[in-house]
Amino acid sequence: MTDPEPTHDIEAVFREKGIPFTRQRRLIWDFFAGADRAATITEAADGLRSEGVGQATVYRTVALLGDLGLLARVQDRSGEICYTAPPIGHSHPLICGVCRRVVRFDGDGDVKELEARLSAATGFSIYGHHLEVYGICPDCRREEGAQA
Amino acid sequence: MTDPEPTHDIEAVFREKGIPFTRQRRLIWDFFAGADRAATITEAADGLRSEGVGQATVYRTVALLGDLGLLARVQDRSGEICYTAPPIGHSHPLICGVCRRVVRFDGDGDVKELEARLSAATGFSIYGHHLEVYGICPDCRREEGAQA
DNA sequence: CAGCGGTTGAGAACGGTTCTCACACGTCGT
DNA sequence: ACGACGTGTGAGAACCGTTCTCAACCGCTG
Repeated sequence: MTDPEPTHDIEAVFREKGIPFTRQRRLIWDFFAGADRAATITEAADGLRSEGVGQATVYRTVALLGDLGLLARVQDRSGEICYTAPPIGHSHPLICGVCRRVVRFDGDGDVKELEARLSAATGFSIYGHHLEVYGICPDCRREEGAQA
Repeated sequence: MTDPEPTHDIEAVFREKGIPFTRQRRLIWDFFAGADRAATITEAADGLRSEGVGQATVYRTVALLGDLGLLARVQDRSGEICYTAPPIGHSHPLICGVCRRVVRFDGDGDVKELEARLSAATGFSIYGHHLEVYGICPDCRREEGAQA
């Protein structure tokens, strides 16, 4: 069941839910999914303006994709809110705080166990978690070292 | 070194850094530290207006406390941004998505190991992580069950 | 007690996000 | 094929949370 190229299934996800997958939505999705690093809404809007995509649509679509679990919100070292397209399924981002490059990893094994413990200890019914790891990627570290 | 009542050390934290601990800052700190659930900036500003604390000061102080690591940003199930005062030291919040009650736990054992693996695998130098667990507390679950 | 740096409050300014509304598009029924 | 309808879209206005400005204030220090 683990799809090697889940990105292409987006259209199927929309179809299943009966949500139209329009030209604009495809463009916005491609923008985030095609980037190897997290991007802000403003960047997406700027980048897609020439394609005739309005910023209201970018906001709406990012919210929609977020609801569908297709876009994760992260932030860079300066605190700026960015979005990054995860592959379908559950994974966590390792983000370079400088260039916002995102590497995804599966840390659920570690977290699931923790959640079970927490649930038992507190009586909470746990419905989710949010795990991001921040670091500086090798490239940026080299640059920071150089200019320091 | 583990302080049983670290909350009272806030003043010391400020003093050490040479930052004045003013009346307003104390009120704002008490507001968050005294609550057993996460609160929004607006709530704090509303609650402290009668004490003569301006909203600009609330914003400034929340940012300051955040920088000092004394306030953590979380969000409830509706996505609203809230702040919660962690005890000094590293811990993670388990948040009730409905009433925003916060239970803190130490999940670092689980994460540290993961970070080491990630660092080795990717070459990133890891400087931090963000882990929150979301659930519904027993009280809210009872209520949701009742009205459903 | 005067001087001085840092903090504060009120209100203005700013900017990101959402809303409004007319129009375009695609779908479905006829 | 055609027309009505529901939905999505773009431009711009409106909104609202956040930040900035600036004069007044406070608590130090000498």
